[in-house]
Amino acid sequence: MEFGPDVGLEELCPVCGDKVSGYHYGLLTCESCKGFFKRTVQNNKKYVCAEQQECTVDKSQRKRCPFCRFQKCLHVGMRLEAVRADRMRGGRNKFGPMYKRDRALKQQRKALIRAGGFRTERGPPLLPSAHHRDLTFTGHFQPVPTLHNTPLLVAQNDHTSYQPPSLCSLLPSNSHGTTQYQCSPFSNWTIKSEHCAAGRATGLFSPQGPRMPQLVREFLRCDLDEVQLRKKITARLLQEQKRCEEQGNPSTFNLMCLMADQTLFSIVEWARTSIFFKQLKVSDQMKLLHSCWSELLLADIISRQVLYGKQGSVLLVTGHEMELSDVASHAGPTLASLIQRGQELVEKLHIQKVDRQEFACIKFLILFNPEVKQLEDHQFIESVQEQVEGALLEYTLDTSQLLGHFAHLLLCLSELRSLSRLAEDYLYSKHLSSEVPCNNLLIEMLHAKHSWA
DNA sequence: GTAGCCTTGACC
DNA sequence: GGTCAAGGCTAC
Repeated sequence: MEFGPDVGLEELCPVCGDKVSGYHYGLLTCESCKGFFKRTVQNNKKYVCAEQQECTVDKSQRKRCPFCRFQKCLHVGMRLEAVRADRMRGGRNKFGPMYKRDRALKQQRKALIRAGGFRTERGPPLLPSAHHRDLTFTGHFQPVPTLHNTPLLVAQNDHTSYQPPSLCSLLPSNSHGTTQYQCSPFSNWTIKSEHCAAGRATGLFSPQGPRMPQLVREFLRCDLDEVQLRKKITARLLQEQKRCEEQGNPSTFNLMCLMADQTLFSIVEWARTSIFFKQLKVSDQMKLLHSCWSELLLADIISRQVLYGKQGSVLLVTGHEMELSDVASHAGPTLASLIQRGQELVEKLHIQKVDRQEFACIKFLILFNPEVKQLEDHQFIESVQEQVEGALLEYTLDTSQLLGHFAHLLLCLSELRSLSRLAEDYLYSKHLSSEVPCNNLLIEMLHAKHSWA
């Protein structure tokens, strides 16, 4: 693959939006931000913000507040250590391999965009890639044991009384925003993510196991623990079943809604404690979650089927299996069609041998959607998405050696998004006909989205 | 202080 | 020898 000398130069400076002149201190920036960063670090400048440390930094206003400009430089990932203490001119620094790798990734992304498979809802399918991978992840996760033919609600757990919290109360009010850039782990991760190629030689990759970008490792570390999730949700369902028995048996549909609701709680908890997301302001966290909750929920269900499910059955979050034919026979035409499309997607992902690492990346791609309107920290969210795409691309290239696999994942993500919209519409119609239990997170999310539309 | 252009020098 | 990311210079 050829890498033209101008790869990335058409991009905009992540600090001020001006034209990029090259890689400077860790990433592509414009000439003025390069100079500003150099002067600040070399001369050990200390700035003070006259406002609330939230000043706009763009091409026309970048001179107004050097404090916020410098904070933004650090926030987007400019590296203090790239400024030479000895002021030696010329030569190359340790970031050389990182820049090279970043160029390669950008070039690959451009190739995929040209091929029509990247960030598109309707792009033509790329070449399918059957591949075989044997990845051994040595993390804490244990596969879900099959619980076929066991009673639905069997777990014993503490039965604290249930109060449905709102999304707002689930997110911390002290989550910091743009003022706490310094020492943020973000810049650290920027380097680690981009530094993967060099990292293999410098110890960023674990000596055992597959070559896995550090960012993908972190996504796995943040990921929901399936066993804990199963215990938690089973306990909650048991509690609900007891409550409902006093008022008559709950319908299967109601139990499914409750299951989805509880999974949603866990998804919010996962997001809240995840890398990058916890750095966002609560307002942005809410906007992102309101926008993508159904996609995350569906991704959770689909990934469970692909990773642990059996053909012809549906594996529930509680660990129980339901015969697909049984489910379909009890569903109306809309739900049956949704299940059918869901199964087709599961099949596609199964053929592609999509693994936990890739699902973990997909969830972050879903969460960090820069197309969500009125985001306060749009640039950060966009940069996170780029990093996730880069890490996923790198991982898929390392494990499958096929560019088509990455494109396939993105196509499956498009299908998942489209499916989740249909599922939301279905759920909303059921809600309007009072068939969905009220006063839960599921309904709050449904209302939030429909109030925008 | 800013920012555009110039010089330098390790790496390919 | 070309490239390009460092630091330097200087008009504004």
